Amino acid sequence: MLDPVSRVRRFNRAVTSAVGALDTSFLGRGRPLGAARVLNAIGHGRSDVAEIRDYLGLDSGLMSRLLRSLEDEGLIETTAHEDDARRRVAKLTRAGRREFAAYEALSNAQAEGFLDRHSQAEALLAAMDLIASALTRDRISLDEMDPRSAEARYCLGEYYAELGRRFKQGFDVTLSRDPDAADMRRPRGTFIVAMSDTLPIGCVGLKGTDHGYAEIKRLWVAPAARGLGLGRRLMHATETAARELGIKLLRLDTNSALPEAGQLYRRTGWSEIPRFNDDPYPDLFFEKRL
Amino acid sequence: MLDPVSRVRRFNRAVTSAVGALDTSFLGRGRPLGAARVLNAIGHGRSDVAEIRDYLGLDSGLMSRLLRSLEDEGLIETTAHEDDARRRVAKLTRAGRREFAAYEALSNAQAEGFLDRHSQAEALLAAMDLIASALTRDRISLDEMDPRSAEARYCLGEYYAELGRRFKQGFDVTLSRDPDAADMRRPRGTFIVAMSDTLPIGCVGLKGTDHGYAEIKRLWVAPAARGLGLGRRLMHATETAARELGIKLLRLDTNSALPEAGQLYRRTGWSEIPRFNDDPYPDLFFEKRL
DNA sequence: CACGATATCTGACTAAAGTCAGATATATGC
DNA sequence: GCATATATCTGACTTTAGTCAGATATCGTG
Repeated sequence: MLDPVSRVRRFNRAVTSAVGALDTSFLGRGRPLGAARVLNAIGHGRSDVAEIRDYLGLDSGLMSRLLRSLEDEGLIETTAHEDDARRRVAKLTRAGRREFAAYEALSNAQAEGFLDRHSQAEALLAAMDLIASALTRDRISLDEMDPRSAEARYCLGEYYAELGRRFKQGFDVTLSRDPDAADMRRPRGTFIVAMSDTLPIGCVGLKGTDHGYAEIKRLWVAPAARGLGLGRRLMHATETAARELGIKLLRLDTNSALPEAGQLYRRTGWSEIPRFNDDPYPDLFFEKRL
Repeated sequence: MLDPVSRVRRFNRAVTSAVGALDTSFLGRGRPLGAARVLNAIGHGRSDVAEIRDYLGLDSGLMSRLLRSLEDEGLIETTAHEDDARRRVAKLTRAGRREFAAYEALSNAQAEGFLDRHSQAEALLAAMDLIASALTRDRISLDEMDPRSAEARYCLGEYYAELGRRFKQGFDVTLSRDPDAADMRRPRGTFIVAMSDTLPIGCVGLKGTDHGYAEIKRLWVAPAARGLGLGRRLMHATETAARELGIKLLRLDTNSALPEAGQLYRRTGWSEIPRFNDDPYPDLFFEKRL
């Protein structure tokens, strides 16, 4: 009853019935689940028919019929793709937006109901994040983004908060050499966010300089996503981007209060070098030749 | 993207696709899911046809046909219930047990595969326990059990381990007044285990004495099940059992290093009294008149 | 502009799940 | 013993999901 496998299977059972309950509440809107799923995919911004079909794993014949039934209900309109008239693009009509909102309300109510009934919602959410990240590890995408985007700023906020907790003296970003956003955009550098579904769960910045090297900054992995090898993936993607940009030498600084970071750098071909800047926080410095 | 509801919904999506993958692997055995589910319910010890139907939420006509198809495959046998010939009882044949074992192997392999791919399996399991307990809170049953049963001994082991962590001086059960199992069995007392699915997640003992009162001992709630009001439910069930046994006065001892316990007792009608035993661990004593 | 590739649609099908109205056998209370 | 309730079964149905083989329109390339 207590071995790991039984615990996973208990979790599976619990979750299967919860998922089934949500499906049942969706059926309450008088539409088969297949059609509801397509409507929701469109509502969530997937407009390209091929993309929806791929996302939901549907046969093209079935997909076609589901679209037709939503069209007959007056919930969607389809038009030819503007660049390629073979492809179709679906979008919600006014009635479709209303219906989509009703599904959203059902989903939200289910989620809220679940949270409301628990006195330790934060612990529950952390557990959910952890499991969701683990289950979707193969679908984590690394996307280059503007360092000023909402996703990037969220990651940076979490990163600073974590440094504040882990550094004995705390962390005040205004005392650190905060990189200029322009230095972390192409062509000088880049900024990469790891996205799991719609949630940012990690980031890294490549900051161009005028000193013959670029710096890696702001490597962060959300607590819920640790143990998935994401730090390594982010570093690898940054090095690839640096090569594309013609960068030959990378440097970075870190702090010995973050031992897992130092370990990652040592294991992936970085060598320790003397201090190369006067930032007050780091006490360890590395470089890697590409 | 970061509000609690979105996080729950992200979890739902992640889990839905994982559950779907397990269903697909079940289909690999060449039997529709409905029949597979009935076979598995029987394999897991549900023999009464009405009980299976209720558990799986099936229509009686559909249930009957699914049973017939499993019978035609030679996997189950049905007989009349011995007390009521209207009811039927299903059990696995030898071939049925083999087939059930194959499904079990698929489930186990899926669970193992999931755990193997993660470097922090223990954190993942703790998160799964937490969520499973939260999702099944309405299905937590309180069962009177022998204090020597495997379930009870598991709970007690966890309870002692937790005291060891939380008491500054540690906890050695041999130094404490370990109640005799016979005192926690009817008619002198009882022992109640809270079961969530097949996992024991809490316990409490009612220990009969010859001093005109009974004692409540070993109240424990698994970390993953805290915040669900289970402590209160266990206490309530014990008081009910005590009344049935004709007990008029209850006492208990606890330690101020367990503040949530003291709080629970104060909030549920217990009053603090002077020390009434010489156990070295407790420093707080309560009683309640029934 | 011909040709093969691609995206979608249509028709014709099957399998699975679920519904519903009786039929049958047995149990329970008066 | 009889009326009523209960558990299961059977037959006749519908809906949903999914499959597959073309048909049709459009695209990209030489």
